Amino acid sequence: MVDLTGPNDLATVSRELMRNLNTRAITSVLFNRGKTSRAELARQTGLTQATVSNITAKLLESSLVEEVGEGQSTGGRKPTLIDINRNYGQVVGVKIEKNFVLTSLFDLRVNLIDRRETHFEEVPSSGEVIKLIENEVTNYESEYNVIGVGIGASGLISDSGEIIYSPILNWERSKLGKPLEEELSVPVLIDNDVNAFTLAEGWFGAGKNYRDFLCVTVGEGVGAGIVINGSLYRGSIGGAGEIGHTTLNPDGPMCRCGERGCLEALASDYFLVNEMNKRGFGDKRISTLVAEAKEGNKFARDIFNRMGHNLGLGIKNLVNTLNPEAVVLGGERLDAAEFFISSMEEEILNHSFPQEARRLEIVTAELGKKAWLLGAAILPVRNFFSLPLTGRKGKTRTARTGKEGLV
Amino acid sequence: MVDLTGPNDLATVSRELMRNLNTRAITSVLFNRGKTSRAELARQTGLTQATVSNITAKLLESSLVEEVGEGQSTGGRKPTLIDINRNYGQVVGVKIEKNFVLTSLFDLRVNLIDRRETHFEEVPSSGEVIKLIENEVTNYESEYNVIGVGIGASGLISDSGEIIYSPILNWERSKLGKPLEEELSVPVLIDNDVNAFTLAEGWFGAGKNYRDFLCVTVGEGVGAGIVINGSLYRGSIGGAGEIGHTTLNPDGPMCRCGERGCLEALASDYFLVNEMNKRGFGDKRISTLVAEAKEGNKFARDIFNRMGHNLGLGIKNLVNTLNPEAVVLGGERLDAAEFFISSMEEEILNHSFPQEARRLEIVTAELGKKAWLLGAAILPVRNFFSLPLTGRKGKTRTARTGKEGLV
DNA sequence: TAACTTTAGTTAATTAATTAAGTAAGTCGA
DNA sequence: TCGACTTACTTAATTAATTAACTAAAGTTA
Repeated sequence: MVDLTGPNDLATVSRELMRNLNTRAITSVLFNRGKTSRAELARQTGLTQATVSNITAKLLESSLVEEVGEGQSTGGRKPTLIDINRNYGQVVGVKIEKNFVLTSLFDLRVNLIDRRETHFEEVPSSGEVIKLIENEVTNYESEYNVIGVGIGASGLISDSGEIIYSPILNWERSKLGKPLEEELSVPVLIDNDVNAFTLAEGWFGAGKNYRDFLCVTVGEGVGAGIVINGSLYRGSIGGAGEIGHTTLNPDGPMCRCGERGCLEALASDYFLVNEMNKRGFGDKRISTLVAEAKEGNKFARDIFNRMGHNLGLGIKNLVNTLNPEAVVLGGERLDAAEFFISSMEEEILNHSFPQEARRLEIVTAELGKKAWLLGAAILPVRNFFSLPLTGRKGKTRTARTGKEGLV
Repeated sequence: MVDLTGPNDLATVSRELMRNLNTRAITSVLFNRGKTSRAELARQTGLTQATVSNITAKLLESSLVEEVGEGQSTGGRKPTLIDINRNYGQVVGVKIEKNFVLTSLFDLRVNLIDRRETHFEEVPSSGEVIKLIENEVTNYESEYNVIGVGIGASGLISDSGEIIYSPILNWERSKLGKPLEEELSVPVLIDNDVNAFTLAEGWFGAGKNYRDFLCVTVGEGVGAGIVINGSLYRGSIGGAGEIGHTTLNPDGPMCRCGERGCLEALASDYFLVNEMNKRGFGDKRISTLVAEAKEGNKFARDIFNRMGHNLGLGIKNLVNTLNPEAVVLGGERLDAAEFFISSMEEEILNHSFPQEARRLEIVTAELGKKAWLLGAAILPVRNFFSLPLTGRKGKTRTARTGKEGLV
């Protein structure tokens, strides 16, 4: 329900928008449930059977959905089952990293079709990355009907797909979306990588049953994706969830950002490496620390334990501020979760309001590494299903231009 | 636009809902602008003139709006002006405090009509407060058409209007909404007092131009109201914005909650009193400290300065997490704002991401004390305007039961 | 096996949006 | 002062939702 919070809320609805929203509700249910009868669609969406018949007729005509046989009778006429035509079109998902770029192809149900990796000796310029993505997409287009591209990258990313600033990539004010969109003629959607990760866990993973949850990733840095009322919240300039440099302790250790006691200085790979230095570990690779902890090394265990404590303190602050239903913990360092999750949980649950904590669920991400690419691919899929039907053409696996998804 | 963030989003729209939403859009514009022509309403809402004529006809019939003369011609036919009939009904706003209860009557435009105060020797029970509100509302009903009651109180308040826990009032699991609603037969809406304050500033005060803003109140405690996409965010159990006990410094001073270094222990009246103790102030009233600061007392100024620094640190964490467009600073301690706002601002702006800070506006609340009651009164007004037209009867200033607003 | 019940899906009449074309009532320039 | 233009508002036809009544095709029971 739309919430008239301020008198500035002017959501008006036209016949056309009504039709689009109802069409989307139907494709949503099909997306979630797979094969479904018209009658069941009516029950699931709350629309009338007549309306469902009407809308599905149009969808069948466009070939975005298809009839896929009959279901079992439950005491009456057999239902005709309908499903999304997953081969109607494909999307490209991209993850940009410091030293490599992952490109991949997914179908409309977000199943992986193909995956490629390109390594770079040094951090590539945005121009190089644009060129690479262009080539990969054009390549896919010779065989598939690419209806959109989704890109995940670290840093602040504006609504219009401009990378405002990315400390890891060392890019500033780099336009990625517009040039790619102009060249490729399909929608190109860019978002922060942690947001993409959160989207993937929210659609298919540990977050799928929550309307309000936080997804905290721990690895080289610490980030958070914020889901409020089932929607990813991006903030006024896409900076929501940038919790890495929130202050946990003004007297704490120096962070690479120049401040003291940032969450990232207290709970990330940066923290782990610093601690390994302090404790005189010879080998400074994280994998070694994880291995040592697994073998029972007290110092290693203690480091993770303290990281969990710090992370818990940071998450506790988030929980008290946002009061989510759940916290999903993800990121590369989940490989050592067993060594820091209990001290983390203790800190969160003991030090947040008991009433809030009682309802708070703390779970680990379910999709692993692939969530990053999956989330990037979800961006154009989501975009596609929220477009009006006009402009979608019924050509399956044949189109070359990929322009069908554009309105 | 509705954002299809997850495939679970099933917002369907019926003819009826379409009509309700469009009606709301029109009453919204009237609410904001006052006297407006049908043509201007069409421009403002994006609806067609035909639709606006249609809807306003129904609204005029119900007497919720009225024709109020003609406007100036701008080169064509004179517009017939329409406005909300502010005397269609009235709402009661209530603020519950430790030692007193404020009750008030507002018209539909949320203009104050009447205000009363009832003092208690000691903290009243919820039963006593229910009785009091019941009497006041019944009293108003003899003269006015009360269409709803809004209540603001501190603590965690569930969606259903139950006070889950209120440390200041020492109430736990107290039902206020349901018994009152049954007795009075008008909608009774309860929310956290900081949320009500935020609503008031968002509708009429310093927040009215922002879609994403935080409203931080400083007084006996520290609280925050979170507005995201123009909607107040309450969290999964109404606990969003409870920032008073987020940890700023694990090695900081003890807080009354038993933890160390909470924001409340570092930036509230509690902090000020503790500091006055430390510095050996004889008189421990806050008003004295403010007076001393005004007279240039170095110690007093220093205390406020440090409070501003701490508060800034806490707000900086919020800003990095939520990336709002603006922070609205309010609460009782705004009377000493001049002594802590600069150190607060410095901390926020210097230590949040430069890009975010550049777009961040820090402003002070505009409505002062009256925002608490005003916000409480907005709750039923908002509720009333989001109801469908059915059930609203055209009797103005005559009804006795107040049931007209219910569907 | 015929009659009844249940479930699936379609058709007809009403409502409320749209666009498009109309009427109403003013200003303005020659 | 008369016609041309503007602006405000209404009316008519189309679209897409609703409800209600229908047909279709199964299962269930007497």
